[in-house]
Amino acid sequence: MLITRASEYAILSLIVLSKADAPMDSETLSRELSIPKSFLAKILQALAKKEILKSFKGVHGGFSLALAPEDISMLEVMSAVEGKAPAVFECAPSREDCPSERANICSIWPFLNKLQGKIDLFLAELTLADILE
Amino acid sequence: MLITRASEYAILSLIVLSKADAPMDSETLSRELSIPKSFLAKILQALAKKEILKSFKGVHGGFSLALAPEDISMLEVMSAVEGKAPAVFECAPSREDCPSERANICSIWPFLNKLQGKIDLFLAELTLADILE
DNA sequence: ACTCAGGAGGCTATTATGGCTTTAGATTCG
DNA sequence: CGAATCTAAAGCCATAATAGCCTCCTGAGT
Repeated sequence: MLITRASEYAILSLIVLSKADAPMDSETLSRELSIPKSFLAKILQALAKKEILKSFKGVHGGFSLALAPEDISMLEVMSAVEGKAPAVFECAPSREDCPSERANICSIWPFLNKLQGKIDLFLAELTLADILE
Repeated sequence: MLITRASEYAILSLIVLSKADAPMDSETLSRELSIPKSFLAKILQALAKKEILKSFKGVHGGFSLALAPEDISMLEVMSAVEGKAPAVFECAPSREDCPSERANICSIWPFLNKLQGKIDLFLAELTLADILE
């Protein structure tokens, strides 16, 4: 899978968190957004691990943005949540690495690479700030 | 789901078909691209149904592009293959239609709408020709 | 010490992916 | 013209990945 529901939830959460002035806990976010609590918790943890969110334990704990909205790109968010970049193609990162079993794909690798590049650029330049403005 | 493997296979197929001068059957495409035959067949059928591909039955049958590459946008391809637009969000198309169960999401609907619009525009302007050039 | 909220793991349900078979339309050949 | 063959079309079934649920553990605040 390429772009999953987890990405959707991550972006929704980031929008809400960007408007909060104190950390919000995952249960509150879950209620606000009607997102399954335990699934959301994992997503928030992934974002915290990549330092897109800060996490706080304890009574008034929760999550808050670790970066300014203009420094949070959709590409980073998706990569963090999905554990890898939101690749459109599972082709190798370089033409040389193209696995032999898919040798015929290699011949069209330049086109895939071009498309992937366009998508990556778009997502990298699209920040949380662009959505909020 | 948002963007699936089916989209990947669809785009791969379109690239190959754009270089063919005669219809290619799904089995050949499947072999060329190392894509599961039956799954690919369904994808090609979906593209044919949306008139992105032309299909031909019989001995020298197969699929070929129904449109010029510059008239095939990634948005159309993804919509055709996934049965719906590659929405990042499952939010309602208009703020008024926002289902009550997700009432709290409605308050951030403008932001989602903005993001969705940006993504749609990007995908609508990205054509097969852009990849091939 | 107690409570609250994040971190981490396992388990189930749902959905996407892939396999297989049958039907229908088109072409070729006898 | 009719039979055989080829390939798309369409369905059902199996498997794999994702989405979602639950429990226990850890660290911070009171």
